[in-house]
Amino acid sequence: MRLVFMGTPEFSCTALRALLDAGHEIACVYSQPPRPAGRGQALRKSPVQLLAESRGIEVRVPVSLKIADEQARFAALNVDAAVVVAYGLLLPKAILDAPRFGCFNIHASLLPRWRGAAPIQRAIMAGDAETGVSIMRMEEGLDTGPMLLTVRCAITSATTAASLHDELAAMGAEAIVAALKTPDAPGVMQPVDGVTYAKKIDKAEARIDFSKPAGEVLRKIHALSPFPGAWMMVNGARVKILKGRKVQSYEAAGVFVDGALSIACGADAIQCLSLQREGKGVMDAATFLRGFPIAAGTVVN
RNA sequence: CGCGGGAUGGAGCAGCCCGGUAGCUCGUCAGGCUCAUAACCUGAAGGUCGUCAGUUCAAAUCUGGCUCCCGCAA
Repeated sequence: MRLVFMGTPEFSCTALRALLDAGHEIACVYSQPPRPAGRGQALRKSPVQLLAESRGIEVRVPVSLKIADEQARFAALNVDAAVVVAYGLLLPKAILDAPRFGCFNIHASLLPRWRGAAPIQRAIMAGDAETGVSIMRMEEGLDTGPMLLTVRCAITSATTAASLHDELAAMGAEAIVAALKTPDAPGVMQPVDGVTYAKKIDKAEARIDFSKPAGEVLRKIHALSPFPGAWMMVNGARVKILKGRKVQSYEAAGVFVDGALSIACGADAIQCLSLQREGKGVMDAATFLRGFPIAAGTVVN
């Protein structure tokens, strides 16, 4: 089919690659415009834009799709369908109605749970036992369209946002290719029960509150790993915890109980397995301790 | 020019301010001990201290350029 692809982050790239591999014609790629980002505040193109350019595909980076001129340019592409994956712009009705078969979306949750911006992180943070991807036909509402396909996967005590992101990206890519084989399928309406919204991750919630029970602390650590990274202040340094596990403890919250990076929480404790000091790289616990020993009894500030 | 940290044997760090024999914790290899809950003992190999230039009798250490990595902020 002749398609338009709309996406921005790395998650979208997996789907774009799969569509190309499946032999679809990508008439044009839409992505968020380059913005000052990263060290030095240089303008950076989105991962999707970089990928598209490397494949010689036309890329458009409008600031908005609300203006008629932009909508006309979109319609002029005369495509069969649009695939939208974490694009980051609202699609007005004029855009949604333009492609012959409409616009399809990959969403990284089992809808209607976790509609919105950060479904991967919120599912882990909430302690969900399973999540997945949903392919839906887009409507004007936020992630409200009828579903064509859902694929499930388990969340374990070792699942991090990074691992789940990669897993769901691959599942979503496969699912969208499958769904496009029957582009005129109507899909099934989302249930009215069980709707939740995954609000954007706020940096302020990345600081670890050890007064919470170990299970909750651990879920937050894994949900924010590796970005933005749950962190604490210890011995004057900012330290991110990327991975951990729950261990038993009766010590006061915030105390290092054993010199092996186990930190007491409101109930029980978490043991750090992977962490990163400011200015340094990510290390496993034993390696980290070699260069930055933390004695038992030390308290998190 | 957004702010800041860093580049030292395979890994993680110290040393740098106050230039002058390269150190620690691990790993590796050899031997010993024998079951020690990150085993222990002895010994060994392994580094032109990121790169280029400058200052100096002498530079890991001081000065300037360059490359790469990372934290913050966006």
